[in-house]
Amino acid sequence: MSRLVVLDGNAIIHRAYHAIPPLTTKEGLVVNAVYGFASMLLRVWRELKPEYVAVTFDVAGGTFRHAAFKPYKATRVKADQALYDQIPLVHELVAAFGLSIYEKKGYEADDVIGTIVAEVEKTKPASERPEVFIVTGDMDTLQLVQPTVKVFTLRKGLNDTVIYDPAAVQARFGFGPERLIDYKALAGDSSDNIPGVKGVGEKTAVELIKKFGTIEALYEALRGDKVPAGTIKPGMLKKLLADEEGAKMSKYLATIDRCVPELHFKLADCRLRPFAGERIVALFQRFEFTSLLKRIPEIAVGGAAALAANPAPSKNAPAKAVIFRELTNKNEADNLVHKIKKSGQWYCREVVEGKDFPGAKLKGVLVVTENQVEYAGATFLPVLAPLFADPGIELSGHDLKQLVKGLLVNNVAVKNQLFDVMIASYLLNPGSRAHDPASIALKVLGTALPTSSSQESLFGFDPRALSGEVALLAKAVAPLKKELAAIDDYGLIAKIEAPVSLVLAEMELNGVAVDRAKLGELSVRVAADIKKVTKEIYELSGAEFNIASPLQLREVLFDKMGLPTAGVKKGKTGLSTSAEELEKLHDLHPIIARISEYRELCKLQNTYIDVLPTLINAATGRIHTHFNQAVAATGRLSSTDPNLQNIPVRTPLGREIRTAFIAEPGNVLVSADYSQIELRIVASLAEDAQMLDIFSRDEDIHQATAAAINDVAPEKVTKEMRYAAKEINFGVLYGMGTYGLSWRAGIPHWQAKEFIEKYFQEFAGVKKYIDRTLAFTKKEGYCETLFGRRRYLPELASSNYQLRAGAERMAVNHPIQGTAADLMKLAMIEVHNEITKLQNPAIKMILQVHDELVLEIPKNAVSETSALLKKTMEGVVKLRVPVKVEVKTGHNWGEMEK
DNA sequence: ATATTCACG
DNA sequence: ACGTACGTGAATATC
Repeated sequence: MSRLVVLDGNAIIHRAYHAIPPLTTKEGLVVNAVYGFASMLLRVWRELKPEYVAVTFDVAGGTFRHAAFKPYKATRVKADQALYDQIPLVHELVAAFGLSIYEKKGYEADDVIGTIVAEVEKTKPASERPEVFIVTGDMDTLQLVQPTVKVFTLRKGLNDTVIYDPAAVQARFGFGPERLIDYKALAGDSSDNIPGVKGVGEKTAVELIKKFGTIEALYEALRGDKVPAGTIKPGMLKKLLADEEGAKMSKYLATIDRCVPELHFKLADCRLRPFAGERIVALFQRFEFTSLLKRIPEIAVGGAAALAANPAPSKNAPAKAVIFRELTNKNEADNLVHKIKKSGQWYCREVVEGKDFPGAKLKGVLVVTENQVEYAGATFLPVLAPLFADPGIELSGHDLKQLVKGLLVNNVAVKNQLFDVMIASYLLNPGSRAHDPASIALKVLGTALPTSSSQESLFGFDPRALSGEVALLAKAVAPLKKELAAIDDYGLIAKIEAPVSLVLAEMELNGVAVDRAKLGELSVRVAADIKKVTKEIYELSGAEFNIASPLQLREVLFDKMGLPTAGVKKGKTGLSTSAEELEKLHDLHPIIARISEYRELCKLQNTYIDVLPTLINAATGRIHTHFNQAVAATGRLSSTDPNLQNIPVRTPLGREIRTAFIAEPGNVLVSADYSQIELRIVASLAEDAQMLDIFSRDEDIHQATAAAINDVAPEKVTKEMRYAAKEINFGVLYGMGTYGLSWRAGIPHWQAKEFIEKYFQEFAGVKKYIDRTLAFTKKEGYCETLFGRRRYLPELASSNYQLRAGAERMAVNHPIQGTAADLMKLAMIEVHNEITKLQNPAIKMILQVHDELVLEIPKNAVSETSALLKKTMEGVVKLRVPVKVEVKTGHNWGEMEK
C-alpha cells in the first residue's frame, strides 16, 4: 500500500518552538521552530517513507467556529513574535522540498486535514487508496483515525513519538476515535476554550462515553428516564440536564469539518518528485542546520529512489490476534495454576501503576500460556504465589528483575529457575545496547511489535494493550535458548545472571540512606564558592561569559586573552578546553586554576549535591538506584537513576559528598573491596611466573613492577618510578601503545617505548598471554572470560586500522574486566546466600561498585559479618594467586576504617 | 540528537 | 599515514 503523509504545519511549528531552546543564526534569525520542522520532515522520510506528502497550515483570521461561538480559542495567549516570524521561513523550506501546500481562509488546518482524509477515501479503485499518516504535534486530529488513517504525534519534547491507530486510541481513552468529539462535548477542551458541560471533567466524561457512546444517546436516555439506577449520581444528572446546550455547542466546535470547499486536493499533485538538493542545502546552510545537513543524503536522491532503496517495512504481518482474558474468579486462577504446574514453565510480566518500586503499585501480572494471554489482577497473587515458590518451574520474561521487585513488595518471593530474554539477548551480543522488547522481537523473530503495545494511557496501564507484546516475546524464549546453548557451556544465566538478578532486586529495594541536611549545607557552601570563583574569572579575563560553554570559554581564552594554542588538542569543533588541555596552560595564567576549580565545583554541585536530595524516595526516605544487567559489554553492571557507581571520592570535596551516604542509627556501613583484582586476574590467566610471585608474596604490585623495569631493588623505587609503573600496569589492562603511555605517565616517547619493551621482557608470560588472546580472537571471532562470557569482535578483521586497533584493545581488555565482573557477581550470590543463613533481615546488601560491595548492618553484627564477607568473597573463585579482600567500616561512605 | 566534559572502577 | 588505553552515566550547550 502506498502512503500519504499529511503534515500539520502549525502544530509542528508550535511544538518545536516550545520544545527547542531559541537558536539564533549569525544573521540574528531565530530558527528553532524551523529547525524542529525540518528535523521532523527528515524523520518522516526516514521512518514513514511516504510516496505522497501534503502540508497544511492555518490561515490568519477568524474561522466558522469563531462565528458560531465568540469565545472560541479566546483564552489563547498570543504567541511570541519570534514564532510568527518563523512561519514564512517554514514556507520557504516547504517550497524548497517541492511539497504541496493546502490551506483555506476561514478554516483551521485540522479541517483541511479532515477534508484530505475524506477525499482520499473517494480514491477509486480502492486498491489505489494510500494509507494516510497525519503528522502533528497535538492530539486534535485523533478523531480522524481509522484502520487506514493513523496519527503520528509527539508525546513530550520532539523525540518521543507515538503512532495512534484505532486500537491505540481505544487503549488510551477507553473508546474509539469516533467518540472523541462526544468526549470533548462533555469534558470540553481548555486549550481551545471549548466549554463542555459545566461540572464534568475527564473522568466523568470517559465513564459516560463508555456507557452511552454519543451525547445524543446520553441525552435521549436521560430524557426517557432510561438510565439504570445508580449509574449517574443525582448531582451529575442535574448538571448534565442544565447544560445540554453547552454539550451540543462543544460537539459542534470539536468536530473537524471534512468538507472544506474548493480545496482542490489531488493525490497525484502530492506525489514526491526528486528534490532539488542544492536548494535545500543552501537553505540549511543559511539557517546553520549543520547537523541536519549530514542527514540530507538520506533523502536528496529523490523520493522515488529513496523509496526503492528503503522499502517500507514488510506489511507488518498483521500479528495473529492474541486471545486476551482477564481472570475474574478464583476458579479461573486455579485452572491457570494447574495448567502451568503441568507444563512446568511460564512467561510472565508485571503490570505496574507508578514509576518504579518501591512506591509503585503492582496492579497484576500477565501470563502467557500456549496461545493466550491471561491477566491476573493483584488480588490473585496469593493464588499464584505457590507457582513463584516452585523451583521446579521455569519462569521466563523480559527484565524479570522488575517483576521480582514488584512481587517482593507484595511479599512474594521468586524461587523459579529464571530465563530472562533481555539477558539472553545481551549474552548473545553484549556489545549491543538494543535488548528492549521491540529489538528482540525484530532480531529473534523478525517481527515488529504490535503498535498498541506500551501505550501508557491517561488512565493507567492497560494490560490488554501489552498482551500482544508479551505473547510475541514469549515466542522468543525457545530460539534464544537454543542460540545460547550453542555458545555457553558454563551456564551463565543459570549460574550467574539469574541468581544475581534476584540479589539486585533486593538491593534496589533496600536503597541507601542519605543525609539530606549534610547535602543542604554543602550546597549553600559550594554555591557561594562558585559565585566567588565566577567573579574572579570575570575579573581575570575582563569579560562576562558562560564559563560552562566550551565555545565561549575557548573564545575568551584563546582569542580574547591570546593564550598560546600550540600543543592544545583539537576536537571536531575546534580547540579543546578539557581539564587535561588546560593543565598545559596552568603556569601561563592564574585564570586556568580558577577555571578548573569552577568546573569541579559546578560538576559536583549540579550532578550530585543538588540532585541527590531530589531522588530520595518519599516512602522509604532512601535512594534507590537501578542496577542494569544488560548494558556493559564486558559483563559489568551499570547503575542509573541515579548512578551510584560514580559518586565522587578522588578530591576532598568529592569525598565530602560521599560522607552524605550514611547508615541509619544503630547501623554501620561495611565496605568490602577486592584488592588489585584485575591485575591478579592477569597474573592468573597469563600464568606469568614473576607476577604470580609478586602476588603470592603479597607485595605492592606497582612498586614491584617499578623495581623490575628499572632494575633496582624494591626499596630504591622512587615515587615517580612507582607512578609510571602503575600507569604501565593499567596500560596492560587496556591494551596500551607507546603514545598513550608517554602521554599518561608524563614521560618522553622514547622512554615509554623502552619501558614497555622492558616490561614485556620481565613479564614475558603477560606478553605471551596477550598474543595468545589476540590470535584466538582473530581465529574464532570472539574472546571470552574465565567463565565463557563471550564478546564477538568482528571489527578485528576490518581493513580500517582504527577500527581494528580498537577491537584489538577490546579483545585484550574483555577477558580481564569481564572475569572480574563474573567473579564479583558470583561473590554477590554467595554473600547473599551466607547472610540469608544468618536470618537477620537488618543485614542488607546495598551497593556494588565493580570491585566493592557495600552492606548496611546493625552495629552488633559487625565483626561476625565482616569476617564472613572477607572469607566468602576471597573464596568464591580459586585463582593462581591469592584473592584479597579489604573490609572497612564506618558510619558513612566517606569515612571508613579498617 | 550530538558533542564535550567529567564523575567512577 | 593514521590515531593513539578499557568500561560506564549525567549534565550542559548547541544544533
